[in-house]
Amino acid sequence: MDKKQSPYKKQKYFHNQGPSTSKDFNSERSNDLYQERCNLPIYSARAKLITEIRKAQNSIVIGETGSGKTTQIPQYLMEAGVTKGKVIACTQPRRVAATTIAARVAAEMGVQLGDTVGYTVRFDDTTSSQTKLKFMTDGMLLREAILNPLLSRYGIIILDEAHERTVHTDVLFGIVKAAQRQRQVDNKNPLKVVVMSATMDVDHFSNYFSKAPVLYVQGRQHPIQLMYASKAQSDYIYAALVTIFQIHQEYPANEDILVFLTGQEEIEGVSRAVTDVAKDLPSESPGLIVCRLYAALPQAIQRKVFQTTPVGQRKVILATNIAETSITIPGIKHVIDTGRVKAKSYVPGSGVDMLKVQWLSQAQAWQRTGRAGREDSGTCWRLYTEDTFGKLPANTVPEIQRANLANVVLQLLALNVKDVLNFDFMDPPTKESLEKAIDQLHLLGAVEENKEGAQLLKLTSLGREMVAFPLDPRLSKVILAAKDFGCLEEILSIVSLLSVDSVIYAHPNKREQASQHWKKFTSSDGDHIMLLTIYRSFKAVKGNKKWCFENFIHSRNMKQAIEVRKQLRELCVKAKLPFQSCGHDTAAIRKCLVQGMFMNTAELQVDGSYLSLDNKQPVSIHPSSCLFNCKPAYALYDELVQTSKSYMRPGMALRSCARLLQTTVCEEVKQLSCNSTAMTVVTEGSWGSSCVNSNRINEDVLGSFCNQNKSYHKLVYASGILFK
DNA sequence: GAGCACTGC
Repeated sequence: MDKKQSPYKKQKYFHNQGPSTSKDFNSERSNDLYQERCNLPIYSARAKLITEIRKAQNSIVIGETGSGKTTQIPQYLMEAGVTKGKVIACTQPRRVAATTIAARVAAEMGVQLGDTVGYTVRFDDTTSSQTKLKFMTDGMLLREAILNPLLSRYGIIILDEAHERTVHTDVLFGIVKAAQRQRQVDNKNPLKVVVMSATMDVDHFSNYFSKAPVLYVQGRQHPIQLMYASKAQSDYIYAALVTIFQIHQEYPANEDILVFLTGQEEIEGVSRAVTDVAKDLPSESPGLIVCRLYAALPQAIQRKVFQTTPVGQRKVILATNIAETSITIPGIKHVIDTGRVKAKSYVPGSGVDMLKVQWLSQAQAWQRTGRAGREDSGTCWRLYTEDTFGKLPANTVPEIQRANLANVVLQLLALNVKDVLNFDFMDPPTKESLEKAIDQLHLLGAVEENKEGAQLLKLTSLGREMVAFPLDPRLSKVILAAKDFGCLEEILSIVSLLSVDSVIYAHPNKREQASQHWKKFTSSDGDHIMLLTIYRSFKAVKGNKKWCFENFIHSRNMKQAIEVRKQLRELCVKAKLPFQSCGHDTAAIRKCLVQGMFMNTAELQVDGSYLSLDNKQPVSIHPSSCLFNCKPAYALYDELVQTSKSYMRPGMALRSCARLLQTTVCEEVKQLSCNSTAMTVVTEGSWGSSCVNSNRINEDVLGSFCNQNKSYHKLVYASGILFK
């Protein structure tokens, strides 16, 4: 491509970056480590930071990722004895960050990991009674708060990477503030809060934490050249391809390229295109090595991005936003930013999760840009105009404003927050989305009115039992219901598989072949039973990797499910639930699943389509479901995902089964002024299977509704969706 | 009739 035709405008800016922390620090001697610590730019600010944090109850620390703030500030505070022997907690949104930072800090301090310094993440806890500095995932601290809302063992809580605004961090904001206040009231030892962030939107954080002082940490600077498209690109994938080859022809071969794309299919497509075009390049041009990077990809293939490129060749990495924060690739000189991201949004009205390609935020664009200057100067190519960039939202909408909040509300109630609607959120979710969550918990029988005041809530005994499980409340309910159906072993397997990423996996061009293999697992009862069959087969071959490979079963996700199951099983032991197996009696399993998922059901219509039972919206069976070619009269699903249609995934066929209805409930139903055929059936008390068929009522669903709490509210809900 | 960004407990 001729340089004069280059569609880019140039700009230059400086990106704050600290030294690389990707070296193998375990092999370094502590002397060198000490020297390295002293060379960090943050070192000169050490005394000032300690003084300021000591003075203030809350502080905000602003500094780029890699400035050294995450590893150094916790150490400074500990060395200075700011907490007087109390534990310092430092939270991270991701497990890898918590574990690697803890290892780094332990090495710098010359202590054994798990001694003075340790980490706590799910499935892995290295802390001991000696631990004074604890790195942990934000979710773990939240779990701990449920057991002890005052977080009494901690003297300082550092909430790191706060700009990422995970649901956990956002809830913790309010929880630590409340703990701080309560400790003051009780005249207990004070709690200090340090919020660390890379954002420049400091006022928002500072105001929320009662005008907390803001401390800036200087990083090291690597210049990054910023290029904007001079005019809007109609096809960002084509634009990305052109840019890859423009760089390939104009820049030295040792400069690797990182391209941000939106998803698996796109990455596979671009990967093929780059390989094809590269074949037609002149023979003297350097070779191109294409690496793909997305979460579903087996780890062995993911690791290819870390292999050193042979001299005279160039590496092109095609990645999703996994490369924005989760995986740091050394040696990137060029970043190509398509400006797009695939993101989930939740519509509380319909309960549908939407997964769609959308524009990113400015903050996200800067995050991508920064990936070009981690070790040296670099270039970022934005495939959109400067004008477009200016119109993008400054920040990504916090996750708490686009997620289903049922679990958040359950946890808040467990934390003794009675007025959930007026909880002190930094950026409150909509009232509608909170009410939808409360409604769902009501239907599950997890919450009830609190007699202390209007709109105040409290957990029922069932709700309190549900809190113990690290699951969506619907799934916790299913586990607790299993004791009534004698199928806890089977339910644990199914729920574990439902709470990890899909365990069936195939490369897009091997799907035909894969679905042939998957046929042996399918069941006319649907995907939940299919999952159980997969679990049993996996156990029968003892998790053999070759078997997984041959059957297109994702062994990493499968292993994770096994770990989840182990954890859930331990929690069931604590809850004294009876471990029973129902063998091959799928009816017990189906009835049990309905106990928690009854609000996610759809009914077959005369024209062959499906309508959801709760708000009558059109839904379809997902093409990946083993029920795709079946037409069960009723279907139950875990979630609705909107792409070209609202799809139910995964699906389960419901059949009418033994009667669950109780006479007492019938009496209450009788009192409702619902004038319909179905109501007549109920009042006559005739629940034969012929009635069920003729009135198109499914006893699985109805029984569950009526077995819930017998409150009027619920019966109205039930009648609204079931009686026609 | 056709499809799954990324975390976390």
